[in-house]
Amino acid sequence: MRQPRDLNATSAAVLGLLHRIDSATAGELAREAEEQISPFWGITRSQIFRELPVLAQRGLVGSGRRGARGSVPYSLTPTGRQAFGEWLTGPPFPQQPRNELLLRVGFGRYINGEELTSLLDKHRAAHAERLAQYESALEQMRAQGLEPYRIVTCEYGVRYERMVLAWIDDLPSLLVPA
Amino acid sequence: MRQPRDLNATSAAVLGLLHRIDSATAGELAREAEEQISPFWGITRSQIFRELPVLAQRGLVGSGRRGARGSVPYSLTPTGRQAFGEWLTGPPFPQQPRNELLLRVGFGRYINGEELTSLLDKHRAAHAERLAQYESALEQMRAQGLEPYRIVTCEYGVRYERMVLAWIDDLPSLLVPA
DNA sequence: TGGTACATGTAACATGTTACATGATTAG
DNA sequence: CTAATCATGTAACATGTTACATGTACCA
Repeated sequence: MRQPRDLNATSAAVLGLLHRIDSATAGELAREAEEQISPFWGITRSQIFRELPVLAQRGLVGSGRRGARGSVPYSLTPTGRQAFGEWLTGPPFPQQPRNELLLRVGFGRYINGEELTSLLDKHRAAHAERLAQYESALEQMRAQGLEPYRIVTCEYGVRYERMVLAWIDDLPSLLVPA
Repeated sequence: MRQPRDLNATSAAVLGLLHRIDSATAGELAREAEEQISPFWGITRSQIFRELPVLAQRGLVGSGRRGARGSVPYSLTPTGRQAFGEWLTGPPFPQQPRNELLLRVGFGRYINGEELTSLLDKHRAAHAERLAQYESALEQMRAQGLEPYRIVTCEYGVRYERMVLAWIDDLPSLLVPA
């Protein structure tokens, strides 16, 4: 019997997904998560399967009776709704930075110019591809008149990828001390 | 006896830190990590303590005899140096995105305007503070003529924080559909 | 010399990832 | 009807975080 520690972001995300759905099974939530929040908060199916019973224990979600294929439907309780609201408006949680590109570039002194160029090219290509995805998604979302809160996260993605690309492109000149 | 699976970024970072030091204990490496790479790749002391024996098992580092306070010094082996080089020039590893600000904003429909404003204010303040830190660090590094690879990661930080601040500032207008 | 602060190292826990076992659905 | 495929759920593992036990140095 676990007690009302604070929510972590992953649990909160699950509650948030349940917000717009009356009742959903783990599998359905996993699909929702993939579609709606995977670009900025990755969650695996396994996490959702593990987390839901815990949230139920804490009274944040209620579980219904097993349905097709033994899947259990969960729904948000008033307590869960409140906990989600508190998380949403709560203080920013300082998260550990994890940027593999910077980690590598920071060790740039240990490779030669060609290797560095090749490294940057590969990362540049990955970022360029993601930028293209964000841009086309953004266009689609706007055309469909999707809700603005979804659109602005996509806009963030576009700006982020552009920033990274510009930084990569500027690196040669930034690396030669004036 | 564990076999030569690929390096993950955290192990690679440890090897990278050993690159410029002949031999170091876990504690010393932790201090180095904090100073050199914590802004873009957080590692805890505990991880380093746990990882070093594993790396030794795999032959990537060698361990010396226990010194003061029972601390063990480790040094990079030729194998370790090679593994690090391969990681450094290897393919970009797709990492799970984790952006709590976007996660919250994506759920923005569930809070009212005031709460959203307050939420954004708090995050804005945190980012503004980090921007200031990056800017002053950058100035210092340039003045000291620090190695360019360190400087450009700091430059990235400045650009990143500016991008986020601009996005936050643009949100009000982005959120009202034209 | 007592005790406070600090450093090393460990262990317990929380979270994230991968691989698998099982049963249902569907294509041929 | 049988095979392949797919979805649910579990379990093992990898990684990251927090709290603690122990010993050492420093200082009053």
